Amino acid sequence: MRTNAQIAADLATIAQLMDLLGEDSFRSSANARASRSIESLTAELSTLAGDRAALLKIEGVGPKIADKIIEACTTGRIGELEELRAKVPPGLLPLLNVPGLGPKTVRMFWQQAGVTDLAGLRRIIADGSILALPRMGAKAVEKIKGSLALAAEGGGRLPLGPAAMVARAMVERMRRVKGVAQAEFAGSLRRGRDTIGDVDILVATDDPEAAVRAFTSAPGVVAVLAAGETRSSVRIALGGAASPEAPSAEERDEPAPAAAPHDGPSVQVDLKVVPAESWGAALMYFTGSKDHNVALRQRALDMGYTLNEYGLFPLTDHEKAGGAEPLPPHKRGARPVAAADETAVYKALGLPYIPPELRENRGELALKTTPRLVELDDIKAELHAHTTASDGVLSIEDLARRARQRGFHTIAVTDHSQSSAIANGLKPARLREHIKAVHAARESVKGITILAGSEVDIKADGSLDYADDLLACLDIVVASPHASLSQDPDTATRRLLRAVEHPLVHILGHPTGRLVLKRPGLSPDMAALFAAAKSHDVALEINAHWMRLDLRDVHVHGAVEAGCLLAIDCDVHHPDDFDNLCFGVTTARRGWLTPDRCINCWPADRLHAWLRNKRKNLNTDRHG
DNA sequence: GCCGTTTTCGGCCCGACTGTTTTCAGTCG
Repeated sequence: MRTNAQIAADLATIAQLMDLLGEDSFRSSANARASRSIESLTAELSTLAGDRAALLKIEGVGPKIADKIIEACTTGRIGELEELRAKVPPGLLPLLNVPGLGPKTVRMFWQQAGVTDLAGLRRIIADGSILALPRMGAKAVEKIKGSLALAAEGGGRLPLGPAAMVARAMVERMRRVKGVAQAEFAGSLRRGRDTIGDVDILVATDDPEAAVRAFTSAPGVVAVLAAGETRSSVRIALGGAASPEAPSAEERDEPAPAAAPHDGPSVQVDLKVVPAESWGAALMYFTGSKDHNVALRQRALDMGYTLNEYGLFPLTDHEKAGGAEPLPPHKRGARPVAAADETAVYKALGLPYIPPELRENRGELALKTTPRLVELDDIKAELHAHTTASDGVLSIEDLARRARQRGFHTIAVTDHSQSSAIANGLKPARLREHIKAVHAARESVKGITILAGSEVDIKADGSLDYADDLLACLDIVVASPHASLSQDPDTATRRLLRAVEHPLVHILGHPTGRLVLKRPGLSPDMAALFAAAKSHDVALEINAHWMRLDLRDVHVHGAVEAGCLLAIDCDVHHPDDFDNLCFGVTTARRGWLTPDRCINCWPADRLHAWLRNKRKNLNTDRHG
């Protein structure tokens, strides 16, 4: 059996190999598009493989690709992929990940210089023979050398949290530049993806030069990659990154820091400068995603318009007849139908405002009204938090006060259970004492409900880490997997189902145990898990820490479609962890979660009644 | 290789920037 992620990767590789072989680019991009479509699919392909009609309903999947999916699910391999692999040196594919190198250039290196891997590329750079190749001048080679150094230090994608830090600092900085009317971050960061390739900053100004100058001289900039009138790119060091208060090189009257020595990790930040009247169209354009934008532009064409980052423009009669204008509309003085704000552009396209998190071409263009998704201010309870009793840094009282400051009506104290020795998990006797301490804290901290709970380990076989009589003493039970996170899917499914079916469990905590970019975690049968969670009235957690974001967006969407309840929790260990809530909310929104299905949004009485209700059912069962 | 309120065949989104070029190809988002 192959997972969705594996099949998506297979199709993406097919597309890359086709590119390297110089095959029809439309066939290649069809494979790439199907790959992206499958990545964001909520249903498991392995369960659809017997239903060809269902596969054909997937966006971008036609007869040929459906057959490849069926082949992958039934045999575990795709013949076409293996045939393509046989034609291309395996070491060539990583060259495509070097920034600035695309399929045409890599193919040229291969065909004309015999380069078959990264070492080969380094070799022709070292001996200078690269300079004899087409379009390879001194500057181009210097750029490639820089990109190779970057690739060596692992300049890949970045988790959402650190990327957001860099972006917020840069937005603050740009807002203080003279002439700047508006500044926001856009791109995948605004859509709230769990990882970020680069940070996109959009600025509206009547003084583009000043904006670009402030941008390229910002603190933390270690390289200027491009500096045009409307677009610029830099790399910014992570860690000591762009604090808006720090003086820039320009302000310090020092030389530009382009040559500043820097070896640590960095992130690419792109600046786009537009006039204020184009703000909305530009924000839409640079928020993406690619597939959302392509669909929007196609929709515009169908309606007799053309859409670009400067606005939505009517097609000329010449264009409607299939001709092309010599200049794009904004350069020949055409008046846009809509441009200044996003809502107006969507409206002119016959659409409601689409929240950024939904702009993935996952069905949002069929919406008739803007859905009321979960918002940060809707969250009124934190149901997963640790104290000094296990591995947190706050006392019960401090935790409760911090939660009350945030405007929450409820905080759950859920320290680790005994198996989590490394996290100072509580033995049963300590938990009984801890429950008493929670009860005592209720007397000293008023104005918030403090629940006595536990984050109880789900052991490898699905059993829980405390006996039922102890769990029954708790107000709330969050059951989470912490160890044995490399189990095969079938074992993991049985394990998590057993936990969900346990009558004393309220919330399934970070269900897969994944760590963003670090650990894939469990791959259970999500459809089975959602069905069980719904029928046993267990909420599935969206762990808000940017290193977890577990459940992830597409799984949240699947859970929402299955009718499940969800919890958004910060897994608080440190007071700053409350600030991660925004990432959990954004992930929830990407899964189309509405407040009525998120237990943290419920009023206190409804939430508390729901928590008690599970205990009531238990008593009925026992006496019945 | 997919897709259809102009198309079941013939299309396939749009613009900026760079470097190596005398008018454009390649890459990126």
